Amino acid sequence: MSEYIRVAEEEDEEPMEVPSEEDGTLLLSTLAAQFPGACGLKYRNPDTGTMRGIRLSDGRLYPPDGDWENRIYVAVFPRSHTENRKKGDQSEGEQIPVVTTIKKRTDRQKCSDLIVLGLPWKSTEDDLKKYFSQFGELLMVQVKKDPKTGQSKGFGFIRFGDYESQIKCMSQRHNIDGRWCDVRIPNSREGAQQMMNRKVFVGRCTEDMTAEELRFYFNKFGEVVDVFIPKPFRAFAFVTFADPDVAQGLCGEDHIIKGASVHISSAAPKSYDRQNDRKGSMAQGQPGDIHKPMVKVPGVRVGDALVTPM
DNA sequence: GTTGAGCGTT
Repeated sequence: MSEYIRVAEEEDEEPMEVPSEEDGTLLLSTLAAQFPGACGLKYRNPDTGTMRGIRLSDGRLYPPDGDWENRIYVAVFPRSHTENRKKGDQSEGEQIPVVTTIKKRTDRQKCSDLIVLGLPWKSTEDDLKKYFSQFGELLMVQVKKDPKTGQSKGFGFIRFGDYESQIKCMSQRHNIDGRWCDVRIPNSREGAQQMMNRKVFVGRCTEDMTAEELRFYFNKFGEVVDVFIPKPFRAFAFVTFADPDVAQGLCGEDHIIKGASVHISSAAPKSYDRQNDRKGSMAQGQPGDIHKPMVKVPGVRVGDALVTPM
């Protein structure tokens, strides 16, 4: 029968549900419609900890042992495809735009609270702690209860100390005291994350940069949906893209706009750790620095900066 | 003392 199968682009990413066919197989074309370039599917076998490939025949992907179960699958891409997604591939004459930069590891490897849905009414925080400890160190366990009666609401929250545990835990369903429970990323955080991921902080802006000019410049990398420049002038701006990957890819880079070197970083609120978007050397300017004069050469890298004329 | 998709008193 037809069902929805959860597939993620990479193991540590949010899955997307793709529909299977009536006979239970998943069409490669269906997969590729959501994951362009995908050539297969794999999943992590909880028993061995290794990735397991899914059988592909005549354009159809077959459920392992006849059942997709509730696993999260990972799309597989051809080698060349993944290589092109990596940065700095300039071996082939033409310049690959910086947009292809994939550098998601930084803020996606941080643990987040996870919601546990479908708990038995009788399950306590101790029960959860015992059960989920098998995946790794737990930093927090909560069962949400009615404050008056103390009765469980049937869901709770957990947090792991390390990201691998979180991934392992989220990649399967859980049977707790005879009930099937789901562990997911809470909606609240998902939404916040989505918004944050789409927005970048552009530091060292100069006063002569207009919102229109920034929009025009950044549109080269992907659809810009918003540009915010605080008034009065504060030497920074926020640029929001339609595609979070575009925003992520630009983070940590320096770009030359109207002759000035601006620094792009994640649009995290102040006091948020913003050191992991710095690349390699510390030889980068800070907001307030004098802008080093740079030669404008179309589409060429000067040091760590991409120099592009407007 | 009942329930079964959802989203967190601080």
